[in-house]
Amino acid sequence: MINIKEDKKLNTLNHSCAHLLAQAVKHLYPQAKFWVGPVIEEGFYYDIDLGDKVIKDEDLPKIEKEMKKIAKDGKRIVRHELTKKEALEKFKDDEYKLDLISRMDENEQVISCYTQGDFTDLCRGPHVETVKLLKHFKLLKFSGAYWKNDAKNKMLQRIYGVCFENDEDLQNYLQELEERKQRDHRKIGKDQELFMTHELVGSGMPLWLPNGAIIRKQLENYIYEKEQKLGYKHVYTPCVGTTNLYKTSGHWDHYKENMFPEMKVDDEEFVLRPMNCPHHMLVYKNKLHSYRDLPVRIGEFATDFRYEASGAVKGLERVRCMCQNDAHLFVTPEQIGDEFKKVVKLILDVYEDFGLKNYKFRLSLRDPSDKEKYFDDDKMWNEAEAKLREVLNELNIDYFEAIGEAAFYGPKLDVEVKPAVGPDVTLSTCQLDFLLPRKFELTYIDNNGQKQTPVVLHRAIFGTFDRFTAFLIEETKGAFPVWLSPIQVNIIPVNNTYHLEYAEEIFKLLNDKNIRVELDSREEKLGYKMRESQTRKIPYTLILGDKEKENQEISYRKFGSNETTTLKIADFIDMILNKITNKEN
RNA sequence: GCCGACAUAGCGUAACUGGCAGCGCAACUGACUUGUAAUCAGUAGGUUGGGAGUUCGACUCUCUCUGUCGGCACCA
Repeated sequence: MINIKEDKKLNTLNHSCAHLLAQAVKHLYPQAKFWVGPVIEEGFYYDIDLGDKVIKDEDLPKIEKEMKKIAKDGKRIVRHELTKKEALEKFKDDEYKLDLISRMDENEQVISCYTQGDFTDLCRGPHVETVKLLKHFKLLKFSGAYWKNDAKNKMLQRIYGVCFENDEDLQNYLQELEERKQRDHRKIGKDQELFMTHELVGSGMPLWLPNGAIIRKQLENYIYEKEQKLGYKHVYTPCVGTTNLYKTSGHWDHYKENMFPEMKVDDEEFVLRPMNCPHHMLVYKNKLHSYRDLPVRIGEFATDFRYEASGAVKGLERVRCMCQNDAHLFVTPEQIGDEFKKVVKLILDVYEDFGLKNYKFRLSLRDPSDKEKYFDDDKMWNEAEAKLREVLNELNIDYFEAIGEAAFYGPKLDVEVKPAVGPDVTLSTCQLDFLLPRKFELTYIDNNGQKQTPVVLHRAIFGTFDRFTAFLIEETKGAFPVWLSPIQVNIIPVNNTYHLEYAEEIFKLLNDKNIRVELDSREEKLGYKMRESQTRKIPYTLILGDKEKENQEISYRKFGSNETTTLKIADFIDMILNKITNKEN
């Protein structure tokens, strides 16, 4: 999908279209005051204060119509430069523009505004020459948006739109938006019976159906095996903890409002756990550790509950009940680098297996001025952050830094993956933590017989199975690689009377090899069953008739292909088992 | 949580300004016995998301709750 913000020509065009939108809105709603109207990847928007008026569905066509009318008049777009004093005077009745102008520095930037007909807006430009060029646009959606992105501020009306040079480009773009909906994991999840929700269970509480459960189980087995080889020990711990557990960890102060409220049982207070660190700290503490034991690696596929804002809940992507592919690595300070490297290598290894190529590493650092979120220990933070940089440099990994994105207990490395469509998603994370081991008074005995405090790495490769599955569904459009596919092989006998017995034989052979196979013995036409097999995106569809039966062969059609291949049954089994092992398509 | 919209059979949808809830797919029954993307005919399936209200009469109007969608804010 084209990035409009990055395309110089389209950027200017869309920016001018935002002004056209503002002008039209001003015509229809004279009370309108304008905040900002930037170009974004998908087009443009304008944030507008309409007083008591809120935009409704029926308003967009009216505004569009007015925009067309203005564009047809074909006024030129004229630039004026002015001093800060002049600007403050010109916009003296507009608190939004005054806010913008007052923060401008004349010495650093030229203050300019653009006029088209009866409308003038403060803007640094550039713009197209005349509104006449703004022909092929569409207003896409609208919503409320907080002024200056702050929920404490007034909510303005935001209108989104997009503009192109010709109608064909616009139609193609709208078509692409339509196709995006087709790969939405919520739609595919419903079509393929991967997961469901029910209002009686609650918002953000997905139920994994048999097909989805198979995919998840494969992911679990896959990562479990990887972690086993790296010396991780998996545990099972409860989904609840006492509030005291989270008071000890410090989470209570930081995230209380994002947790499900406490339950009183007898004289104790419990909460559904929002993360597993405290439980794992206690697992570590269960016995005395020698420096020789470290690193201790405790893993768990752990279900957590977070009270996500109702407006944030989305399919499997943003849920209130999730399962983390979690682990805590307890190391000596000297081991941080090596252990961190192993995690990064594991991430790269897994991404390779899933064919992920478009991702970037983000080093999430604290904001030193935010004393409320981050505990106050400059030395510790500086050391931790320096350590992560060092490791990344040693591994020769490209990364960018993000201030204020660290966890309250330490800096972290996040991996942002660029999906086929839509904004980047954070999948993997590895976090360095000097704080929780102290809070839980964790120790190990060093080679001098002295008690020392270990350092903890928190890490999740898949992040949560929920979000990762949502991501996979959208990447594959529901056509999963064989090893993940809920049904791997679908058998269609040409004729139930003559071929069913042979089909059952083949079914048994495959089933015995743990291949997920179905036999479609319904009294339907071959074409009908083939169509369904294809729409279900089953990787291999076998057709068994006279020819196959005679030669002890199978004929298969691969999903997405029109070709039929005929093979000896043993060769087919070898091939598919190979693909499953090698995670090939 | 905030702004706006939406909720009709398992799924996808229709029903004008308030006046008999319809269609397609799927399901079920029967016929057809079939070689690679939909065989034909029939049957059944609905407190129109829950609750309250207005009205002679509510899928339709009002209020409220729940859920969903598009954004905003949030995301340990």
